[in-house]
Amino acid sequence: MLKLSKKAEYALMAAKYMALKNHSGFSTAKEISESYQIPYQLVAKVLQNLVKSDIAVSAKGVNGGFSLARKANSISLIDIIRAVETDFKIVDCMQANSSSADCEHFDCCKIKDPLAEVQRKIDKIFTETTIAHIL
Amino acid sequence: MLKLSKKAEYALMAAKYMALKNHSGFSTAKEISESYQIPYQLVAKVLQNLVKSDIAVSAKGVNGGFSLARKANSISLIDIIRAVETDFKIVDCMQANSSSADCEHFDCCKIKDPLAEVQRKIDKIFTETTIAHIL
DNA sequence: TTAATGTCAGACTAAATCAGTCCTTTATGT
DNA sequence: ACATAAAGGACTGATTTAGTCTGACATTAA
Repeated sequence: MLKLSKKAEYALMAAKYMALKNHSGFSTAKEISESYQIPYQLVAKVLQNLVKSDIAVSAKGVNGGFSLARKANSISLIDIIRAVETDFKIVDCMQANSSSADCEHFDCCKIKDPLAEVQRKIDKIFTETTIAHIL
Repeated sequence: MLKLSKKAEYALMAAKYMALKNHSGFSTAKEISESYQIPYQLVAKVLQNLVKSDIAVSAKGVNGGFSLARKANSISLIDIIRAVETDFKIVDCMQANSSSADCEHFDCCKIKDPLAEVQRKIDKIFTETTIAHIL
């Protein structure tokens, strides 16, 4: 279906929220969850993913929260999506951890190479679009 | 995960198969299934979808089978994908049958418009790539 | 006219994935 | 000490996907 997961969607929204209040300290997961009507636990998890990927930084305790680690225009959509989704490939045999030999259709289908080109173009779109574009 | 379904993958493979033997009559579902090691019933269903969308034509009975309805270079990947998948949108609120009002985040998220631009670019890629490109 | 071939189509099942919740732990400022 | 907030693992229910089963119906060759 070629659809982004809710996690990716929420991650983009959270990133947008943080970008908008970038200079006024931390945003808490609760704050984002309430502002955008996203389930708290889910946005919290997504924010943790962003931290792990060095897209956001976090601070625990009172007055803690999350904040973007970089400027909005240096964070691409693909950074965000890769932080929360396990893979980002239109067909399985293009996964990083699968060699050509893994694909049971390898000899016959030969659909891989042309689709790799399509994949490359899609990646390009998500790489060139940054958080700044969605503000 | 932004992945194409198996149905879409099989549809592309089937279309490729038919394109390759375009001038030598019909290809049966069985023939394609065996050549490409795809479950027979599944490829049969996919071929039916292609017929419904006027991408392929079928003939019943002995010596029957399937054949592309048009030239390979006039069939785009998006034609094929739309024939077998129910939707082709990266986020739900961009579905054809959902108005802005349907999206519960409408007032706050405002992520829709920039993503619509991304969607448009993706559609363009799949529209411009034809079966002829994957031969 | 009948047997073989092949499409058409819907109902169904099993497995995988996704969205969301719950609960406990760890860290921090007051 | 206590309130606050992130970190993170385990779990559940719903949805989607892949694939199967079954039974029609249509066409053609013999």
